Amino acid sequence: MKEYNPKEIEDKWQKEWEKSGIYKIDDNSDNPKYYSLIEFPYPSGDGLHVGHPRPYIGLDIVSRKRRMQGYNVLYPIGWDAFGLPTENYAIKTGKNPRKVTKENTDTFKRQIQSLGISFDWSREINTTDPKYYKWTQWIFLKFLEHGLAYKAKMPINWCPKDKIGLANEEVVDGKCERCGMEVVQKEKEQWMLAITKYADKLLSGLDTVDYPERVKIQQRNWIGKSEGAEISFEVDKSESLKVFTTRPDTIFGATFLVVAGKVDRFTGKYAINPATEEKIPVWEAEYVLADYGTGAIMGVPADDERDMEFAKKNNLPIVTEYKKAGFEDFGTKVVKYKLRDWVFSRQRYWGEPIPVVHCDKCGTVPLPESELPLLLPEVKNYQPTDTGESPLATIEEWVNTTCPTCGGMAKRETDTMPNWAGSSWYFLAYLFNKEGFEGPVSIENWKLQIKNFRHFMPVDWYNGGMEHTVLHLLYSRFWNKFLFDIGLVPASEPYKKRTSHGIILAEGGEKMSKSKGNVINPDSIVERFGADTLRLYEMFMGPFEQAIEWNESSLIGPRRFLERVWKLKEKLALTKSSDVSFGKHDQTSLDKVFPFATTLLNQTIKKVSEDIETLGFNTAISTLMIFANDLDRREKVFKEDYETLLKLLAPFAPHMTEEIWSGLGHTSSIHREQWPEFDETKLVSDEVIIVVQVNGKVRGQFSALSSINEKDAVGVAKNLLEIQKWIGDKTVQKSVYVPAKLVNFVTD
RNA sequence: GCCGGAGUGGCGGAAUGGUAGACGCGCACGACUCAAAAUCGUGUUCCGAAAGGGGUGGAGGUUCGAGUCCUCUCUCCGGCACCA
Repeated sequence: MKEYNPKEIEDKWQKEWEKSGIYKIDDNSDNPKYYSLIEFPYPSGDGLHVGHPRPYIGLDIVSRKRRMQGYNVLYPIGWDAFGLPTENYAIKTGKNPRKVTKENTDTFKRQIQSLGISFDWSREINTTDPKYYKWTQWIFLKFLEHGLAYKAKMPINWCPKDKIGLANEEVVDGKCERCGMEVVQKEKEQWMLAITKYADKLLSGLDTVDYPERVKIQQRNWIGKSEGAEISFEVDKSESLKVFTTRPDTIFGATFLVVAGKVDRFTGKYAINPATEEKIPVWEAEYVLADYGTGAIMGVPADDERDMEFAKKNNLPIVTEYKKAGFEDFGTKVVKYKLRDWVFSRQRYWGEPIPVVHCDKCGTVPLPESELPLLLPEVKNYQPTDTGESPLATIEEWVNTTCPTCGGMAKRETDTMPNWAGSSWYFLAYLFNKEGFEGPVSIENWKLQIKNFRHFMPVDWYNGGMEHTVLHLLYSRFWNKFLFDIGLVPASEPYKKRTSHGIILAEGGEKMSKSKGNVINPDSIVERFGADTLRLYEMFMGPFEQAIEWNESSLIGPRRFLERVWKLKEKLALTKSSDVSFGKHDQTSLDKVFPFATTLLNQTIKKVSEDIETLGFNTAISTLMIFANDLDRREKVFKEDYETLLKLLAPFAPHMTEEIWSGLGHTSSIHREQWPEFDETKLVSDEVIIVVQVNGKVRGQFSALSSINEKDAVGVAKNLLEIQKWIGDKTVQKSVYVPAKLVNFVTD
């Protein structure tokens, strides 16, 4: 018989699947939809490492199971391709980032495709494609139109040596990531998105979605809502100083006020405490933050550790027992958030150009829809300019333009969008039909897509990294909620369910990185073991949500398992309905001949089905191993049992199961078979082992019918020799019976 | 400091309050082989020759029975961090 040769099988079926298009979504299907989503990758120059596919494989298993359950499944992928590493590489080498991106995505695509993940490649998107980013620009214009995009002077991170503005990600411990120079703050006009206007909606929406609790907590903390009161303190009878406090009830204990370092107008003056009507001093200190609340607080040393410390240090009065005030006795109820508006511009080349012009006469003017996409022009030098402006600022023929409103001279905005922009709506981009996506940017065209949105949104299951909890996940919820409010998407929350995968660490527990030289490339694993083994190993190595070390020597286990399933073909002899050796048996009587086998089959179907839903891929696989081992121990294997094993294994090892399936004479794909169902009545076998304890310690066991009643079970247990020995001449005070499982005798 | 999560064999890890260590790796022995690899079989928590006893970071508690529930505590990982 033919040996298991993964390379041959995998190549063959990947081509076959592509040809038949079995993973494509069916736009005309009446079946219920299922939208599975993974965070689309950033195609870095380092290529794929074994950590990348973990989430893809996880949701691939879910998606494949859903197809077998009859769902019309959309499982798409694309490229989040704008970003700094590509730009830095372009600066260093002078290579065109567009070209670099193309090379990188080609590599990533080849690598991902070699793993047999059931992505619908016909829906592939790329955020750097003008056909894509024209819509990103259009959504920005919508924000502008609704007053949620605005310009403000903001400090940016500035490296005085490299003379460039740095993204937050490029600042490590307050120093420039490249040269190690101390980063300074420089004031610059920035585009902002008013995410704070959505703080309450982003918060309350969390109650309606199925996210891990820790994700919800992190988002809540990040939004940082606190309810308190603003209280005005009269200063010099002419002016008043407003403070924010969550404890207005402690105002009788306020013995001083503190303003943030930069708000020094009141420093050294006195204010009147409206509760005590006493004069209290106004101090200035760094522990009060200028950009939170009102930038001023009332000092209540008895109630706040920091106030206490400050009071002691500066010999300020401390009042310990004071009267409690009502919440609004002296102030007004207000709500404050830690969340800040989103700094939305970058002084960088490799991003979406912000589609506005600056006209001396008309001010900031948005480009009309008809001028989208505003293409990113070719430049010779990708290095940011001396003034900290984007390299786009040096291209005069691009910068100088005419105002769309008055036709006069105008200059283009030269800042670009952050790389969070394209990923804030990509789950919608997958739903566009091709004509719409490539067609004109207009509200009419978008509205033609809404029926697709209505059909597929929200995303049913979204898996991604914990590191994106307060960035991408929050940003994309914000964009979706905005689009929902202006009637352009049907669901207020984009993702119904969110899960997170743990990262795969290098052997030794460090993160995999090119600089450490510890990256494992999946190509070499696929070459040596096959994609099915890699898939199985990544799911089997440990709990999906937990970070875990790569361990090369453990790969052989899943491979052996696949070999074993492969060889089981040889034992295939009978179908349960055949009358060759058992005469005219129906299935029921065969179940009587093989009661344990029937129980195990049903338990396996149940456990694997349930584990896939709860990310318990590791235990699902061990259950399949137990079942396969059991079949292997039998003289003959029934076709029904074997085919059930293959179907349950198909989402995990799609190539090998497809090969065996077709070898068994089936002409259609196993991945379109119906997912096995279990018989609730056959989960417990008729015969069971009952454990007997004396005082909680296991001392014996016996086998019995599972229907045995308490009286009989206790009776049998008590008469066991080893139990007699342990009870001896002690009195049994009490016996505990757990049906069909355990008897425990309690003695004096 | 605050908020999450986790501590179980040589290793990765299983266990609706009911036989702790499933499944896999590794290791040992055996079969096959001239031999090796592969494969198959048996064994593998610790102490002990055995009988038996101990054992899920530590200390208590609840319970007939605790890895699981409660109290205290130690360590590690992740997030936020002077947010009034």
